[in-house]
Amino acid sequence: MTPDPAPDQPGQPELLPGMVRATVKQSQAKARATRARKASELAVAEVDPVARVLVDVPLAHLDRTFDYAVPETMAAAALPGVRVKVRFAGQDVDGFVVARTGASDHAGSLTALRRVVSDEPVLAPAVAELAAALAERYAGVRSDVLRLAVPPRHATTEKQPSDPEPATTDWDPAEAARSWATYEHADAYLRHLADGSAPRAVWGTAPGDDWPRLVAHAAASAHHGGRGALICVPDVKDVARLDQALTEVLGPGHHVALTAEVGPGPRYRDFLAISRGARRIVVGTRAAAFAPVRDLGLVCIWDDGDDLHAEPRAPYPHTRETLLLRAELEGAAALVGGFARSVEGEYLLRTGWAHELAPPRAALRERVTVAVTGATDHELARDPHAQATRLPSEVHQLIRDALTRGPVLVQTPRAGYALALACERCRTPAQCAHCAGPLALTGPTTPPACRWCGTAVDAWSCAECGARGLRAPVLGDARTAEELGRIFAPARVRTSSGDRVLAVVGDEPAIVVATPGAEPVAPGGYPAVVLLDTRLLLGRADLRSEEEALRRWSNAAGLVRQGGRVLAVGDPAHPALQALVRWDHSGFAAREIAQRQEAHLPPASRLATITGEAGAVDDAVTLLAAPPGAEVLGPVPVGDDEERVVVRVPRAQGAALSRALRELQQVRSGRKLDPVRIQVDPAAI
DNA sequence: TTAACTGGAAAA
DNA sequence: TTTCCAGTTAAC
Repeated sequence: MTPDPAPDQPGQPELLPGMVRATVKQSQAKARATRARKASELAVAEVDPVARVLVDVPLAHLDRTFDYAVPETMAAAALPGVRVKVRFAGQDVDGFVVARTGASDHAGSLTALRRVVSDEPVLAPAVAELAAALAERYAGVRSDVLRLAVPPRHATTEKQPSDPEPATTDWDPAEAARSWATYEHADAYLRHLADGSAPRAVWGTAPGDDWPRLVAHAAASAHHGGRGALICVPDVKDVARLDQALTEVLGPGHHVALTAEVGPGPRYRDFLAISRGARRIVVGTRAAAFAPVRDLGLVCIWDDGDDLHAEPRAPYPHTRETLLLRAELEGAAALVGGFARSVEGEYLLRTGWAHELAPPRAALRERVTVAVTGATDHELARDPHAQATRLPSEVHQLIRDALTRGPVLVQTPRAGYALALACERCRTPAQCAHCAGPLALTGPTTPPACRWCGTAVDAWSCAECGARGLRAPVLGDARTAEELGRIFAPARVRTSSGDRVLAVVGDEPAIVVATPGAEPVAPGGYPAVVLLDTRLLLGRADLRSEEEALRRWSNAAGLVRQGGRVLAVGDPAHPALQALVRWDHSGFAAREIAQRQEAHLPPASRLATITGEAGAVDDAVTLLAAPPGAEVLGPVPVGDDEERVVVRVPRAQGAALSRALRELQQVRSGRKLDPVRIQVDPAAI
């Protein structure tokens, strides 16, 4: 049907160019009207004619669903989870259908969906729910979370069917029980995984354990009970280990290993295999935490203290939070494993959210011996000339002896950490008297200042020993490999660090020098592990430096073979090294928690940062309806003409703070005020 | 992107 | 007071 010609416009200019312009405008308007009429005349779906759509816009105040009319032609395809194109404020934007309903509560008339991009339901309801919960928790928007969760479409790949999962596995429950035999309540835990319940455990892994195999058995138990499993590990090296372990335990074709940078096609293929239910066990790095595993029965995170688990893109979710939230939302079991223990992990036990899986003391003592050698910091302070040798004679003996039996791992810290200031005499990290933040040098001429609240330090004195001098810890030389090669010639020396990381070394004798995090695995385990320069790892400018140091030592120590020895060179009196020797990660984390409670630091408090242009940050703070008991620290200048404030509240107010920050973002985005970046629980400040 | 709305200025 | 226009706002 053609509409009647538009009637004369009143007050139209009589000039010719004007008329031409008007005619063009009229015909454009006519075309638009025709299109609109066609759209509105298209029959609307008979059942559930309304689609709730989550549009892909990054604005906080538009982070809700919008209703669209479903044309009859799209009625079958526009199901929850599919990608659609919709007209939104005059623009074509992408979106996901999250629900179909019979009626809308929108007062005006509904625009029709423009297009169903494909009928593949890529946004699982559980993931949509997860996105909402994470946006709430991290004061962000769902569209940001969904960008992390749903990979871009790859049409060619979508046309291929996914390979079906083999009907049977090679899994042997008896072998699973044997692998986990060291852990007291593991049999019950595995049984619950298989019977469909949701046991939660924080697992203190014994050194020398082949942890990927144990994790694979846990995943297999859930799989055996008809459920899926999702395992997140810090890096690709660990993904490869689990990939192999899962293949060994279950046989091929039951799992997917998601590795970063495989290209859009393979990435989408793996995603679809999971989303379609053709693979039910998933292992990967942090991006895998969003994998739409069907009937999720188990989430597992390995080494949750590793900062690779912190997502660097908005809203900056942490893999541990994402996975544990999923466990709650989807009724799945949880397994938080590692040689070390994060304070957050310990908190899960303290609050009763999870139970502990740990080897009995006696079993640990049988397995490995851990020792420390070196002068105490106290002795060094009294007599600075009594330089502790980097390689005391105990180390020489241990290496010489162990080289007769296999490879020796030598961990040596890497240069280039941001260094915090410490007491000149007793080396206690220097804290701000005002907020307990770390002190650091901000420039070559400026006095030391707090990295959190910006307070400059004029008259500092050490809380431990009263000394007034500050020092930046000095880095040792990086010639460890040559040095050891000379001493232990003709032993082979291999190095693994930086961009030349070895994944594995053979079981033949060799000295393997590695920086923290780059330690290769020896298939039979190392008969000896040596940790050098432990003082340097303790001097990082980080609130978590001790926890982090212990984690790095423990990950190296974990590679020891059963019956092997671990020797650290450092101050035997240092609590972190004492925890290593006693393999008491729970006790250390508990002590850290107590200290941080006193200083109002996480996890006893919840921190958030607001970063942006100075003016914007200032009025964001004014606008913020922070919960009672909130402290605002700063602002401190960061980077080029930006500043940052830290807001902290007692842990019980954490959810209230998140809510207030999210509302702040909604108000600011609604009023088009200058944006500020908000990070809840930032990985580092 | 764009229709609908706003407020201010010019015309009456 | 009415009309017009430019700039702003919400967004189904």
